[in-house]
Amino acid sequence: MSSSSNVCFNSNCKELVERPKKGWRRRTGEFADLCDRCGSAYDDGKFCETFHLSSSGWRSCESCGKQIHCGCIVSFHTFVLLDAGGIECISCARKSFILPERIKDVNNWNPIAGSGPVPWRQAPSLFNGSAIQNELQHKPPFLDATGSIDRLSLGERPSASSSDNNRKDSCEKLMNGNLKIGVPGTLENGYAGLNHEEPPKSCLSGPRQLSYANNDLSAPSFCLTVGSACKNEPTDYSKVSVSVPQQTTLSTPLGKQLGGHATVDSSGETQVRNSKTRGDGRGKHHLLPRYWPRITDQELQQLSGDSNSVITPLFEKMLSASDAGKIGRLVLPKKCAEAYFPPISNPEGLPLKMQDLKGKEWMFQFRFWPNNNSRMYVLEGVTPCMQSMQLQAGDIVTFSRIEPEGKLVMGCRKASTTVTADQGSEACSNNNGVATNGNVSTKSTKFSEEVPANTTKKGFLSITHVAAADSTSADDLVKESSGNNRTIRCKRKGSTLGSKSKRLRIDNEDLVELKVTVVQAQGLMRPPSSGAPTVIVIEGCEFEEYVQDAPIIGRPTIPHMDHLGEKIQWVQCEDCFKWRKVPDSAVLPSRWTCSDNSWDPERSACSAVQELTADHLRDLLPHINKASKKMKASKQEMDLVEPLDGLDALANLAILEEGEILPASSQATTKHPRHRPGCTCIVCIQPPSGKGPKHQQSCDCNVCKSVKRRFKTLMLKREKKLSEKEAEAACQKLQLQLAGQLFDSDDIQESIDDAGHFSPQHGELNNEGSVDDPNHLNEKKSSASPFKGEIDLNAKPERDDELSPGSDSGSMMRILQDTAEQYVRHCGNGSFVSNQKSGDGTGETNKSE
DNA sequence: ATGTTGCATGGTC
DNA sequence: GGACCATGCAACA
Repeated sequence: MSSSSNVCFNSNCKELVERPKKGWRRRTGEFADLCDRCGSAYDDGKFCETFHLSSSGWRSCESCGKQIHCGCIVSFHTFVLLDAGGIECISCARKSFILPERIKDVNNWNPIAGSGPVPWRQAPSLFNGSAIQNELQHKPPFLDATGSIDRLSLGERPSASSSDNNRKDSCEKLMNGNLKIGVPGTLENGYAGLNHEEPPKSCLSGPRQLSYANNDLSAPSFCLTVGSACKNEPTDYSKVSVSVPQQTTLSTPLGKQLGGHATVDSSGETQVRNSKTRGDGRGKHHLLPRYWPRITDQELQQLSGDSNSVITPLFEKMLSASDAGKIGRLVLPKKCAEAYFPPISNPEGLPLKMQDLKGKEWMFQFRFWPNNNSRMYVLEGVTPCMQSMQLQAGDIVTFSRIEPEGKLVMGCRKASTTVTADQGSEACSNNNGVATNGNVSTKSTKFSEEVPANTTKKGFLSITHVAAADSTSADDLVKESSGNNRTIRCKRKGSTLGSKSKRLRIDNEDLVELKVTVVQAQGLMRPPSSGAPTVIVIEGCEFEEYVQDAPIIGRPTIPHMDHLGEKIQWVQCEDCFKWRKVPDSAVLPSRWTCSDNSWDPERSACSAVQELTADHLRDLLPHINKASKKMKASKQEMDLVEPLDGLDALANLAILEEGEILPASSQATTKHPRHRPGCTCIVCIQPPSGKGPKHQQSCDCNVCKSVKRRFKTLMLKREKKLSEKEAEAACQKLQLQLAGQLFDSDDIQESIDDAGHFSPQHGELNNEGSVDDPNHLNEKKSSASPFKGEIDLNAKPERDDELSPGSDSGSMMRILQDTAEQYVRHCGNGSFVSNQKSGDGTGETNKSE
């Protein structure tokens, strides 16, 4: 019945077959009939290698590197999906699976979380329906510990011999390893948890029957079931399995989240569960990954003690500030509450009697509030418990259930303060002594800033559903995980603690560090020989744009022109700090010393006298210092960034007004040390001192375009910031007031002309200082209109409405004026930046020229 | 004045 | 754009 025809099922073969060999299991449940050759290839595990080598879908085993055709039904049983991504061939998976050491490996294996390379698949009966099978072919193999695996379900070849035994052995080991986890259950109807009225039908029965299930290709996971309390074996399997036509795994509520399209079948357990159907959509609970339980085997052992209890991890939640606060309300994830907690129709909910592992009992009130046409579930009265367990924001509470007692167990996992972002899973292991997964550690990392240091603690509370003395059925265990996903998620969640709406917020310090890093990196960049970069100011930092060739990373040098008119570079020895002259074409390593000066043997030692005179140095060094000073300024006061970037742009504007592109010269490059003679960037093209033709407002040269474009960006950014700070109104008001004080931009031009060359670095001026300058104010008052300038920087089509002459544009012109004036006072002064940092705003010191 | 309760709000996914 | 949920907050005890 495998194949109605006598043609080899291999589409690449189509050879007539008299005695077909059984190949892989088709979606119909039948086997592919293969000719001898194809059948042999299949038996040898070389079918895909033989016929599909050019097809897509090949991946490498993360462990052994073996190539596996993952995108093919033929090979689909030969690999497993790893939680951390990637795949592992079945051989490696078997090796890594079940070994206690591996299981306890914090980083790689969390039996519950399913982070391990365990293949998993539907229960045998799952294949009773073709619809399911259709799905199965896309799933990784199922590993069943019972040994009575439906080979077909596994896609195993009929001839396979040892694999089953191996699995059986593995599962036996697993079982002996005290891993007793409940059966993932009910997930489909949404009420996987406390269904005390229902018999434990969800349990997979059979002696020591384990099933590993994974329902998502992207996030494999598995569930372990101990059948001690279950009596409906295949039947239950069937029920469970069939209930999810499109997913191999049905069991776990999490499974659905993992991407399952599971639809609940009316049969079996699902049906039973549905008898308790709630009208609030319990049938659709796709638990978010952050709620997936991450209980380790040690935790499980601790929970189950010496008994043979089955632990069914349900979900976990990181405590928010509200949860851990004095209010005593623990907000429960809606889906979790509806899935695992008893159904409640009354907002007053139900009482939950809680007791810890030592027998101490607590009473919670499980209830909900109407919220946006939905419900918000909470556990009330948790404060005493929280305090007892010393839980605080950032800690994780895990809800599990112990069978057959039917207790709900609330464990806790303290956030570790010893974790760093790089330490991830290691910290996790510290937490519990068992590997959790990276995500937890990530959380810990985040929390380390907000949560006081705590030693790793762990506690458990068991919760008994008072109103349901029956206890829940020994059903569902669900274990899911997706490492990466989880990690990211937790990071986000971590940032939510303590304050509202701060998720994803990057700490200011981090921003600074990032900036500095970029600046530092920028300092190492040198223009490629083929072209010069343009300079863009972002957030107060200069960035060089390399349009053509990539910049060269190397030691910063100062391009210059020697007395012979040849291009050279000045580079400072890292040891003696003496400056040495090297050829312009020299590309220096980031660390360069005199000994590396192969171009000038006489000065190839630190003992050699420096060729540069003090005067020369004075000309060169200030520009270098600016970078480091700017970095320090950024660190010290991020708030300066905002005005700075605007001023930078204005500086560019000033340059723009200064003159047309000028021939490159050594002088130009000295204004921007990282640039070479000939550089045509907006910095280097500026004239040294107000010389050169002036740009008209209508000028459309590249420089003007660039400046306008940048200024537009600046304005947009500035506008956004202003609005965010809710100071826009005030600013506009101020601008209006000052508009009348603005002086003619011709004055600016005049000032710039007097000022001489203008470097973008000077854009770091603090305009406030200018405002404070009495002289400056006087000058401003002399102006009549802010729009007499040569270039209307506010001519932004998309913002014409916002930046009318009377509003922000006037402000920007004022800033321009301030900047220009500041520069007039400080032009040629290498300490300009430091003046800015000082914040005195006067900017009147250190006039050296 | 303080704590509790129930709901509303708004950020995030 | 809807759902979720962390938090705020007013009403109440």
